[in-house]
Amino acid sequence: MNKLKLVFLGTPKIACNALEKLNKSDDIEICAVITQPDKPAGRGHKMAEPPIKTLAKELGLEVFQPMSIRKDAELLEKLRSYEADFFITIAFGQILSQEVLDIPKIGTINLHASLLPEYRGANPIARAIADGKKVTGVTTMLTSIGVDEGDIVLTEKIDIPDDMTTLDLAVKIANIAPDILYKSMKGLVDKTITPIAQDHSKATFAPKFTKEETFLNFSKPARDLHNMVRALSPKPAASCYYGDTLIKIIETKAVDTYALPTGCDCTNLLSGVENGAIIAKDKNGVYVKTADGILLIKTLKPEGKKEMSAQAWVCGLKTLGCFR
RNA sequence: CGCGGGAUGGAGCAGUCUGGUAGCUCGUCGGGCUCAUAACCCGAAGGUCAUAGGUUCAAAUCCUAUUCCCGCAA
Repeated sequence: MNKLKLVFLGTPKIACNALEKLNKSDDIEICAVITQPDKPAGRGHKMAEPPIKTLAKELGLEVFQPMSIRKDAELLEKLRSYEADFFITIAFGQILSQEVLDIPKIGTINLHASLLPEYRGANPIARAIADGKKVTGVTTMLTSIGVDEGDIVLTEKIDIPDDMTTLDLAVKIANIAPDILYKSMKGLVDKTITPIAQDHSKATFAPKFTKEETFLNFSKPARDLHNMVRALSPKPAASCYYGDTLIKIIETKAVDTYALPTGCDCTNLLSGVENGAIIAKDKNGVYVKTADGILLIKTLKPEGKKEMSAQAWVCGLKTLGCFR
């Protein structure tokens, strides 16, 4: 059979695995890669290129970086000339116009990191973890004008263990991505898959985190705090203050009182102590009182310092204080 | 030249403003106590204070330059 011709649109690291694997596939030809323009980034405002661009150059693929794909008439003409079967988008970062969607012969497939119609939007992975979900997944859909509103082609569920972080989940999704995209394309070509409309009444949205959300509020239950920490791990990481020092909390665990180090009198420790106070420490880290239950902080990162175990950090303290 | 923080025995910190004996919590090693221990007691080892210059009778500390690490903002 003829090779499937496709144009790949994506930007961040999570899309790289899909590009690499699809490129290796014998019956697929990637005509071009579209990604965001280089931007000044990082300390010192050095120019940085999107991870997809770096990979595409290594693979010897043609790369385009339009400021806006909708307004770049020259690029649109170029895209038409490929006569591609599919456009594939993964976290591209620009919204496509109908004019763009009309170009591929069969359609545009978007990979979204949730079980649509749940968690539409820019931040599905971290939101699922922040909400303490036990299951999420990936969805491929036929892109339409509304953001993440297209008809569903395939879905795959992913279990979220209690200690999974956003990074872990992203890696898992990146690993699934090439396979589900390939199956979706094949199914559409063979007509063995009929896309199904989403139940729009059940849609939920996953916006990016606001600055306030990244600060831990110890007046919440330990479970919620743990979910936020792993949702924000490893970047930007959950923040809080210890005295005047900003501290990033990297790794935690919600524990019960019986898990406290031996020798701790829980009743005395917990009465008359404010939320956020360090009530105990051992080799696992520091134990912090919350509104409901105890949060064990295992790894953290003070302002200006490297990531370290909470056990190491507590060595430098004169007395056990309180997080805010 | 975007803004800011940091570098001190193996780990985490104090000391720097106001120059004058290298300090704290832990770890490691040795000894003791104990039925026993991650607990407790006693003791020891381990640092050219990031690098290079300068000022000074004297620099971790003051001045200048350099390197490496990190956060924010985009």
